[in-house]
Amino acid sequence: MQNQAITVRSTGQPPGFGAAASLSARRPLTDAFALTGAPLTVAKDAEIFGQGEPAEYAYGVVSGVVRTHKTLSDGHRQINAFLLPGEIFGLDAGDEHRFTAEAVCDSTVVFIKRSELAKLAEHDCDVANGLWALAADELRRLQDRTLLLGHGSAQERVASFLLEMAGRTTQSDTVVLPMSRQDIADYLSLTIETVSRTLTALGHAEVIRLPESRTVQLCNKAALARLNS
Amino acid sequence: MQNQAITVRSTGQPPGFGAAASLSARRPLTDAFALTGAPLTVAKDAEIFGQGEPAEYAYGVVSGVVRTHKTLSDGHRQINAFLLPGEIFGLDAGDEHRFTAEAVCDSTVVFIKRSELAKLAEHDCDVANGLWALAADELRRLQDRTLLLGHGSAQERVASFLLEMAGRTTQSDTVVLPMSRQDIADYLSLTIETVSRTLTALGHAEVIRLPESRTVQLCNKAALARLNS
DNA sequence: CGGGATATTGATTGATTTCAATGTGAGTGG
DNA sequence: CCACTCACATTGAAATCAATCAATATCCCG
Repeated sequence: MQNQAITVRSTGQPPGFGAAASLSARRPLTDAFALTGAPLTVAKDAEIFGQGEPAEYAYGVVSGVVRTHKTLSDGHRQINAFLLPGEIFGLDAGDEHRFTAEAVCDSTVVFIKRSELAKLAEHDCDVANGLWALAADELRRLQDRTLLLGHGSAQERVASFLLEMAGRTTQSDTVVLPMSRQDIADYLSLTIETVSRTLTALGHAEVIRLPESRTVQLCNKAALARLNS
Repeated sequence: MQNQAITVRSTGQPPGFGAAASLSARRPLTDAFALTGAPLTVAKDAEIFGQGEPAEYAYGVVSGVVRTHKTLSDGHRQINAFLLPGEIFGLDAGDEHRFTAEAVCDSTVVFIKRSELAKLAEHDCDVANGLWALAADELRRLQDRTLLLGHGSAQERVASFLLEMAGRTTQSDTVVLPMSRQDIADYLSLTIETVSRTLTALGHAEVIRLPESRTVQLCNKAALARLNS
């Protein structure tokens, strides 16, 4: 568990010019994180960094799951992303973190000083290109998310979420969701009630099964995908 | 009009480590675009590149306004961004463009081969860091947009849009919108009717005035800003 | 002075939120 | 081991906001 290598996962295409080039471009980041000391253990719901704090470190998930979120002035909470093992967070930031990061469940993370990474990037083009590639990946993810939150019924959002989680966590058709309904709701910009209702509706339609509230069996991925369109 | 310098505008903080460093980091991109030949003239509503086409070039707006959008399978259109003079587009892409780019009004753009930019970035850290900074800016813009489209009433969306456009185009309180109501609607994920109704409602509330349908006077920016929260 | 695109306004419908109550499951202490 | 409790989740009824359907108005241009 400890000191497991951080592998940067790409959700899509590299920002430019061919996958091979970009994959190798990301390696130096992996190496940078490997230089880190002992992983940090974070208890469920504990904060890793807070919105507005000076952004000193970037992090990589080793085990567990991390969520980044913003809390709006009206009390609403918007979750920006769920980070799984191998994924990096805290890199998008100015001088201050724009999000709060918390552990969804007991987790371990590694970290690296952002100033060191920046210094590296000044002289090492591979690192700089890796950072670009990472930002571009995130950009694409967010563009898709924008579509989903813009035009996207509750069903489409939930279906998309299930497929996303399935694609990221398992090869089988059974997903164990590490996060609460509230987390899902805040990620999809829905209410907890709507998420719950939608899941039961999908169960009714025999598209999914819910053996336990956090265990989802995708019986009909094709139908789920069709809900996205 | 022709060969006007492309200045990369930052909407927010640089991706890391201080504004000064990043501003200078972006200069090489400016230079790269300056190497370009004669600007391309694009008529209103003409396509600059299409979703799915090989992404050979990146572009900078010299004059006019450009919109990038996706058309969904259900016929809906989602506008991703409006690009004003000095801004760059077409850089976020894999091998294929993820969006269609069109001129909102008669415009001129300059362009540069992406492969050349990539080659430059391989050896010139300043260019690579500039590309990172650009992606990070875009990332922040999109994160804010995600919030808006997630939780955000029609009023909040329209108010936010007016403030955004005002901030980008004018020093005064009068904004001349270059795009149609349909464009605004597709940008904010609303219907044209809702945009229209919301504008008239804001007029009623004496927060804005509408001398002409595309000319908006922001009488009460504070109230508009409060609608965002 | 048409004529077509663009924009506004009105009436109705529908999906999601909100408010409210009930159900379920895991952990604790008697 | 069972009852209790608290957090989490589901279900129901009503309210709300934006979408839809439909008509009218305005502007620009030939």
